[in-house]
Formats: sequence, C-alpha cells, structure tokens
Amino acid sequence: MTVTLADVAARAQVSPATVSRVLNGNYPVAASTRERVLRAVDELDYVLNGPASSLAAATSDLVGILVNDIADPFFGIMAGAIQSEIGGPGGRAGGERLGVVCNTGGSPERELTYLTLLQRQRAAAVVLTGGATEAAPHQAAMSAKLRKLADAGTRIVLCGRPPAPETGAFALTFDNRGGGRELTEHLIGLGHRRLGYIAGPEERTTTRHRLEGHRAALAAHGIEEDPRWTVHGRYDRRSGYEATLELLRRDPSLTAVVAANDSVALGACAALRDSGLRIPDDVSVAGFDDLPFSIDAVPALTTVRLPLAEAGARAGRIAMGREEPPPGGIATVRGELMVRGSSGVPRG
Amino acid sequence: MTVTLADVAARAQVSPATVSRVLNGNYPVAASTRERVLRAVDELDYVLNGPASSLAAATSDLVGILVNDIADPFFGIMAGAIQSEIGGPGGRAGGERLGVVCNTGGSPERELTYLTLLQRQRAAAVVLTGGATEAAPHQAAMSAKLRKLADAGTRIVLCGRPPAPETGAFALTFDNRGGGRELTEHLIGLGHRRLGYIAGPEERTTTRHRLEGHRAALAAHGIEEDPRWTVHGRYDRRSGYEATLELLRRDPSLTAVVAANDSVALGACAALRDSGLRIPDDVSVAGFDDLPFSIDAVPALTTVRLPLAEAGARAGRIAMGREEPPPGGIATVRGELMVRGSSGVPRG
DNA sequence: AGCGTTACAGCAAGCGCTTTCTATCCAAGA
DNA sequence: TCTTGGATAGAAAGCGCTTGCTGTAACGCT
Repeated sequence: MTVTLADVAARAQVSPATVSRVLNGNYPVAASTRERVLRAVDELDYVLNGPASSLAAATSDLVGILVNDIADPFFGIMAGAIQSEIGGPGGRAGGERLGVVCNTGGSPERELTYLTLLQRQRAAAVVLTGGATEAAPHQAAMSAKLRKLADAGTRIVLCGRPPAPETGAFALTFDNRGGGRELTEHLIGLGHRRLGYIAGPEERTTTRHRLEGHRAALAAHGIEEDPRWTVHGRYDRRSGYEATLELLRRDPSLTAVVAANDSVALGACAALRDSGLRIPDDVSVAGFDDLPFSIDAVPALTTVRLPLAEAGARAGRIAMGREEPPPGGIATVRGELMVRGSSGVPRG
Repeated sequence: MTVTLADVAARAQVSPATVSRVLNGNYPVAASTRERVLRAVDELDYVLNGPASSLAAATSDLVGILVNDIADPFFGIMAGAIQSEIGGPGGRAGGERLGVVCNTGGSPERELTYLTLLQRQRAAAVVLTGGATEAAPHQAAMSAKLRKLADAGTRIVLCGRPPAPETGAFALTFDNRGGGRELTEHLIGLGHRRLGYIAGPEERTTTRHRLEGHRAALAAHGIEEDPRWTVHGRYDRRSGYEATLELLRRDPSLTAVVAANDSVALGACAALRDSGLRIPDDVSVAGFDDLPFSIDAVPALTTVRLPLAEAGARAGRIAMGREEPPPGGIATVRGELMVRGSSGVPRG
C-alpha cells in the first residue's frame, strides 16, 4: 500500500542503504546514483517514515516550544521567532525539523505532560518560554524532568525564564527586575509618590521579579509602600480592569498605576476611563512588554519593551546548535523603557 | 542506558507483550499483573519510545495545527481552543496526544512543507486554520497533498477556511461574505455613502470574501463604488495605517473606513487621529474578527465577532473523532455584528 | 606490474515496540 | 470426571529505517 524505502531502492536498482544515504546526505554517494534514486523517490512520491527513521537513528527532528498562552501575543511573538529559526537548515536531512508549539495554559501539570510527550518523541530540543511556576514541588519535578531530557541528549533552552540550575538547560532570561525598577523610577521622576501596582499571579517568577523591581525603585527613593497599593491578578485585561477599580476603592488618591503587563494596563486604562479619570492628567498608567497594540492605546502606553522576537530567534538558534550558547549557559536580556503618552506629571 | 519495555517486563516478571498491553489498555490484563507492571514502570521511570511505538502500530499521536501567523491572536485563539480539545482523552493510551501548532507565516511553500513533515510523522490528524491561498498551482498542490494525507488515514479539518472539495477534509467555514455585508450595511444604515475599504492580500480567500460582502452591501443599496475607495495591504496594523493615509489622499471626503480586520482597523484609527480627524465624528471605522483588544480601542471598535474559540474547539473535537462532522462535511460559522463607538452617523 | 588507497555500494543486524497466534490455567457445564 | 471455553500471558514475527562493517572496482604510486 504505502511506498517504502525498499520500493524506492528496487526502482532505482540500488540497495535500501543507498537510498537512505541519499536521503540523509551524510555519506558519499556517486552523483549518478544519487540522481537515479532521487528520480525514483519522485516518481513513487515517496515520503520517509518518520517514526521508523527516528527509531533507527535514535533521534527525531521534533523541536518542542512550550508557551503559557498561545492566544497571547507575548508568547506568539516569541514562538514565531523561535519556530522560524528551527525551520531552516542546520540539521540532518537538510534540517527539515518540525518546530511544534505546545500550549500549557499556564498549568504546571500540562507543562510536565508536554515535556513527557516530547521526551517520548525523543525531541531534538525543547524551548520553554515565559515565567516559571515557583511552587517548590513543581520546580523539583521540572528540574528532574529537564535533567532527564538533557541527559537523553535533548537540548533545552529557556527563553524569558529564570535559569534552572543543574539541569543542563541554557537560559535567556529577561531582566524583569531591572525593567520594573526603571519603569517605576520614571514615574517617580515625574513626581509620583502614590503608585498602585497590579501584579500577576503570585506564584510566577515574572510576577515576583517585576514587583521586586518596582519596590526597589520605591525604596531607593525613600517612598514607603502602602500594602493597599498592591493587588494580584491574572495577566489579562479583565484582571487589570477589576484590579484598578479595587485600587481606586482602596486609595482614590493614587496618581499612577503600574501594571504587570500591557494587557493588564489596557484593562486599567478602561477602568480609569469608566471611572471618569483622565490619563495621564488624573492618573498615569504604565505597562510592560510593549506588545504591538500598546502603541494604539489612547494615549499610547508607557511601557518596557522586551525584545521578544530577538530573544526567541536566539533561543531557536541555540536550540538548533546553530549559535554558541551564552557563557555559563545564562544570558540576561534587558528591556528598554518606552516613555509614551500614558505617563505624565501628576496634577498639582 | 535508556530503559526499554523489556527492562520493565523483566522487572515485573512478565513478557514485553504484557507491558505493552498494560500501557495501551486495549487488552485484558489481570489487575494484579497490571499493578505489578505499573509499579515497575514507576520504579524504573520508564518513558515509552514514541517512534518505536508509532512504527509498530503504524499510527502516531501527533496532531498538527497549521496557522498563518502565530503572533496574531486571531490564530492564537483558534489554536489554543483546538489544542485544548486535543490534549484530552479520547484516543489510545488514554489519548495523550501531542497537539502541535505549526506556523506557516502565510507562505504556501511552508504550508506544504509542514504538511509533508506531518505526513512523514504519520500524524493522526491535521487542522488547517485561516484563509487559503487562491493561486491555482498552490491550490492544486494542496488538494493533492490533503487527499494523500486523508488516504493515509489522517483526519483533516479546515477551520475558518473554505472547503477543499474531493480531499476528504471536513470544513468549518467562516461566513466572511455575510459578515462583511452586514458590517457595511450597518454603516450604510447610519447614512454613510462614501466608504473606503482596506482589504487584505489579494490572493487570500478571506480577503476576497470579505470584500465581496462589502460590495454586495453597496450594490444592494444602489451605491456605486469608486475604484479609488479600495486599497489592498497586509493583515496588520502598519498596513492599516498606510492604507488609510492613502485613502484619505485619494478621497478626503470619505466618511467611513472599513478594514480587513481589527488590527488593520487599529492602524486606520491611528492614521485618522494623526490626520486630525475624530472617530466617529469625522470618520467611522469598522474592523473584523472582534479580537480581545478591539474593545479597548478608543472609541471601541465596531466589528464582526467571529466565534474563534468555539469554532476551534469544534474543529479539534472533529479532528479527534470526538464529534460528528457536519452533514456533507461542511458547516458555515456565522459572525455577529458588534456595534460600538467607532461607528456613528456621518456629519453634515 | 604490483600494491596501497580511495570511493562507493551492499549486507545484515538491529532500533523498541505492537500484535497475531498459540499456550496455559481454571471454572463451569455435561 | 472429562470436555469446553473464557481469561490471561507469552513467543515471535515484523514495522521501515539506519549504519557498522564488508566487499569491490578504479585509481594513483613507486
């Protein structure tokens, strides 16, 4: 029924071994033979059997990309960049690797499940994006799993994630702490002294780091933080909307709201508008990430730009072994403060 | 080095066959034996070799999801919904299927390449999302490839794509024509008579269908269309910005701009603002898709909501054989007009 | 001319699993 | 008690490919 290597071999009058070598191009084959084989492949419309090939060669051309939320452009941009580096040449068989993105939905269990599935497929590499979960049991399970994968020869790259010590994983970490600090310092510089902060989910490393940066800035300028000024939520617009109303309720005198990310910031803007407050005249707003839509907010969002595409591309290249991993296996990727219309001098 | 089925069998004092059967759960195994096997699996930390398993069973648990642009929430939302239906139970081995999304970047070649790669992996199913390319040669190649996949037992589902006749593919098609028509009729109803249209890339089916709907509405109301009123571009914000400036240059008297999708509409809004025009007082704007950020535009975007998540979930279920395919293999999914602040009565 | 090389091509042994067919055991029916 | 048959378990034959090793012919050298 289906065409196999042997069929191609028969048609080209060579042995299966030769066909295999032509297809993999890692062994000398005379030009005339190669051509004959390729013609047979073409005529029979032969498609290699991936599983058989992976089994025999003990490697596969699958590369996994784990993301928290595929509907979020933050991950989409990274995933796209990673995948575009994976598709290209660089591996065996001309490097036709299958870069596959897996959506964990932020669930630690699903993350682990996907890792197992990828391990089962003997993936060539795995790139994990976005913040990690901090709960100790999960971290331990993750470490163990990653180490096992690495031991089995799978290259692991963390993109926008904190390093995972002793797992053999390379890490491209975003400087969330530094970005958070810079952002808040900008607001303080404008004269703000009462700043609300809408944080992400408590257990995420990203959440903690950004918040730490914010607090470091406050401390550096001798501003004592009021516990009422921090609200935790999810990384989405809705959460930003609700959290902002809550902040306003707790302390109507706030002159600035710093959000966990741009989506949250957009929700914050909506809440402020709905509360009859003007941005930035009454309240300044700041986001994080600088996703494409941030510039379309009215006023445009002050935020910290993360080089998502660049970092993703680099992670992809490292995963493919096409770029030297950073020294020590760890590199920090800095963000850039983008000052735009949503932040201004507080009124009187 | 790595643990194999045989190792587990030895440890559990059973034959490899029995271990396989326990793992696949499709053959009677005594409870006590099963337990012994599972314990051994656990103790040895055994992970099935996917390629070997796929080879022997002649099926794999891979499900491919093709998207045009993974950084675009339009696709992200669908992909997320599809994937969430795929992860669940329903197949062999408790249905731990690996739903993988592949980013074609809108390139027909990459689309074909991915299809080949999936064919090579003997994917269990493939879901293709988004509009198709209309160029005849590519369509023919696609049809051939899809038919081949289907013949090999891969279930094919098109989600938000026009049907592909005689390929054995199921289709969930968006009613882009109807949505486009409804949207423009809304604007006409408000009193608009001079409407600019920013279309997507010419060769996409989605582009053509939405534009046809728009034109049908104009025709139905006896409005003669000026060729200057249509500009083609890409499906992104930037394109919307530039196209709007172009439209304004061609005919400054336009009172409404209809965009190919929401991202384009956002770009249009920015261009109008930058040109000193107010929305909707001077010019009304309409988008398409109703992506999450559309409601955050100022004013909120009038658009056509497409049930992306629902359609994706349904496509995923059909791909998994968990839901009856629509009668005739084809179903049309309608959009819903969302009237919001960006459209209003034209001045004067 | 004789010999070591080099350049290809083929043989055959797996890779780790699934599955058909067969063997075994034990309870139930005659 | 002897047969029957259901319920499990095992043996073994592949699944389609890769690759180490083994030819073998043609080439370059002394």
